[in-house]
Amino acid sequence: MPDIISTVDVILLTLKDGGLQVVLLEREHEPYAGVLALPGGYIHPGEDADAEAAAERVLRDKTGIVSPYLEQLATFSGRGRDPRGWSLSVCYYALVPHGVIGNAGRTQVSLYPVDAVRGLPFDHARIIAAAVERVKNKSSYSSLPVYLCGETFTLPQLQAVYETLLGEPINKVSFRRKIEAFDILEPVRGALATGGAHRPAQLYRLKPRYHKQLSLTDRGLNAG
Amino acid sequence: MPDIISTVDVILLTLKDGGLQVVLLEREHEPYAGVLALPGGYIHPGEDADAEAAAERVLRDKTGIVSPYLEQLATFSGRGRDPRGWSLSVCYYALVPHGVIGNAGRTQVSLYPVDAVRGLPFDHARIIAAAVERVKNKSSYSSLPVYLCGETFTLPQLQAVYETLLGEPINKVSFRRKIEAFDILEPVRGALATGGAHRPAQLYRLKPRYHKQLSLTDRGLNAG
DNA sequence: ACAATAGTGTCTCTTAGACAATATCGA
DNA sequence: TCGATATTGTCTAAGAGACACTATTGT
Repeated sequence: MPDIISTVDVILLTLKDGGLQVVLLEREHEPYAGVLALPGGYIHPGEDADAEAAAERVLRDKTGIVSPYLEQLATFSGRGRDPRGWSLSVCYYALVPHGVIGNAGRTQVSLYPVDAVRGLPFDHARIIAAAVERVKNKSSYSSLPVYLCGETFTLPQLQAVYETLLGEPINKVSFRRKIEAFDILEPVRGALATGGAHRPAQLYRLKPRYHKQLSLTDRGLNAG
Repeated sequence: MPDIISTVDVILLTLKDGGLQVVLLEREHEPYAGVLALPGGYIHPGEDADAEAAAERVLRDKTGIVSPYLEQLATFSGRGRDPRGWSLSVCYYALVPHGVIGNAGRTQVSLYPVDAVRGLPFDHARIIAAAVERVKNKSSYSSLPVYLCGETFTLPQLQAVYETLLGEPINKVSFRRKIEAFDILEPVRGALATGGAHRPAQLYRLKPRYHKQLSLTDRGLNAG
């Protein structure tokens, strides 16, 4: 049996400048050395308990980030996707607030708008598209987008995040009802006064119990 | 780098005797030779274009079935799941009407209620649970269950399928409105007269265009 | 005619969305 | 006080579910 190249890739997404952006790194090794690509690497059976552990390791080693939300996206495989031969990549996506993304070690960690990535090697463009679709879809009926916000945030900020992801405005009253129904947020004493020449908004944070757990709704946040 | 055992497994589900049942086969080879397990096998890089092709091949060779609906479920991997070593299984689930399941070749194709499977090797119990959860969840907002029906079926039959999967009754009027909104069915001339000492029901079939494409709804078929 | 289930009309109640009133800040 | 945005109250409209009526078959 010819060998199968077994890897993991991580689609690390964040929200910046009004849109989803993805972390790409310059590849250190052939093939495509020096080309921007998703953070990825071989699975190390001796080191990784499973593929998810491999993804966590790759993400940590290459970007310095430990994401609270990391979920398996899908596995991409086949003969044509890697010039070295038949390959298989178990892909995971992660969501982080863009503030946590900095440069780690020797690798240059850079963000690129998901709609503007060009010239990616392998099938990384398709993988990113799948991740974006998953995130947008899941945002329509879950609390997933809270992971794109920082530790604390206001409801108008969170609503803006949802609206960016869904690509359409959401009714303010309905949005607040939905978030209230999720029952995953708790107010932080002390309002947000910063930039505004206006009434400050209440700051919220995730209830501790929900730090890694999504809340779902049957009906959708924006039935449009 | 130690080797990674790369396989595919198929969770072939059908509805029978009022519940979901899964196809299990007696394993031909070690480990666990003779034990009931999911149909699965090694990926053959020389033969399979990708993992999905491998799953189709495994399903066809071991059960004789070519399922119109085959979707990647997830990839299960790790050190402990296979006594031979670090293994990785890309899992696919398929839905078929139970009429198409017969014995193929030398292998005994048998159905087992998903809630009553015991003593499965590897992590197959967990894989089946994940597939069942996916199917039930997807049934709540999509037309997925039509693949559990035969070529033609009546709306009351389809509703019964949904009710079995969701585990709760559905309002008849709402159900018909939802199915109508999907716009994926067309009536077949000629009613279903068979057993009934009552008004026969109209037979429907999937519109050809939707033979492999699901229809989704925002609101859920049963908001319960 | 009767029993049984299919199919349809309609009313009600829930809830999403529109609208608008009030609250609270900086300038 | 004015401008701006946050937060809350309330009305309206769309849609889901309840109910019941009509339709069509076998016995």
